[in-house]
Amino acid sequence: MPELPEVETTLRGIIPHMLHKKIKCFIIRNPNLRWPIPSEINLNMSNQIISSITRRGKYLLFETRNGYMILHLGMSGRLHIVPTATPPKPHDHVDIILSNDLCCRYYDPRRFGCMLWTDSDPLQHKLLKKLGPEPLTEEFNTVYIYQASRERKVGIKQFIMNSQIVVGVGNIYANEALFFAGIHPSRQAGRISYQRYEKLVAAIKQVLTLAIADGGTTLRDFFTIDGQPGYFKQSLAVYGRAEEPCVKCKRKLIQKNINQRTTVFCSQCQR
DNA sequence: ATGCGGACCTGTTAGC
DNA sequence: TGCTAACAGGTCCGCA
Repeated sequence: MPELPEVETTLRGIIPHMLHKKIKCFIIRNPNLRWPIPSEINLNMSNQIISSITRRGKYLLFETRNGYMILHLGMSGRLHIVPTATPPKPHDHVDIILSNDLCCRYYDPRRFGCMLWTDSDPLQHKLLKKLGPEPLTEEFNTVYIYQASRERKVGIKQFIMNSQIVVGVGNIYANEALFFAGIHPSRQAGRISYQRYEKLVAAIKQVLTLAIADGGTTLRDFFTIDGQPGYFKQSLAVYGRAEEPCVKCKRKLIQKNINQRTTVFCSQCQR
């Protein structure tokens, strides 16, 4: 499942096929995603041109004259562009049929994703309204996160994975960024100095930028829009490397479940 | 307001 | 080899 780089890679992959194209209709084989897919999507977006496709955090926003579809890939969601006649496979829950004989096919075995409809500004939608800044903008900077972290007792890993603080930092890249910043994942967010947040902000931006450039991480089942795997996995320093030597100090990396998420770190390099 | 744990699902992998 | 349990990239929600 996609973290921000995978969602960004998906966005870039679908734009050439979908932007300014007309939607014929939706074929919904299974509406039971995280929330039921509302019938308004089909009613309002069929026969409409997609006038923009953008990303906010891990949400993809499809604009038509009548309103917006809000799409989240959850843990296991993927979009593929295929010829309309392609027979669906299991877990191919939705087809967005385009007028160019292609369709955008939504596949999601775990069905943690969602597909929603709004007729007004999607950024004001309940799910998007409280999102923090985009990590790759100037808005996400040391002053901001340092101030936001004061008095906060949660561990830093949970803190940077909180989308109200900053969007797009999922489990893999949280592990990676903390390693490069030399910060222990359990350290209380409110007890980290400004100087160390400088390093962390730079690490988050760098890790995400490199991952996007490499087309996202391939773990079990992420593929880019054309079915090609991403190439970032080979660059991971800690995630998936438990018991292997730290790339800096050669000590064995430690894996621990923190806040119900797999956490890998170096007890020597991260304090 | 903050923090925590449970919930939503199925496929893959690890362990016996 | 086969069965079962643990685990997986997310994040919302209700409760303390």
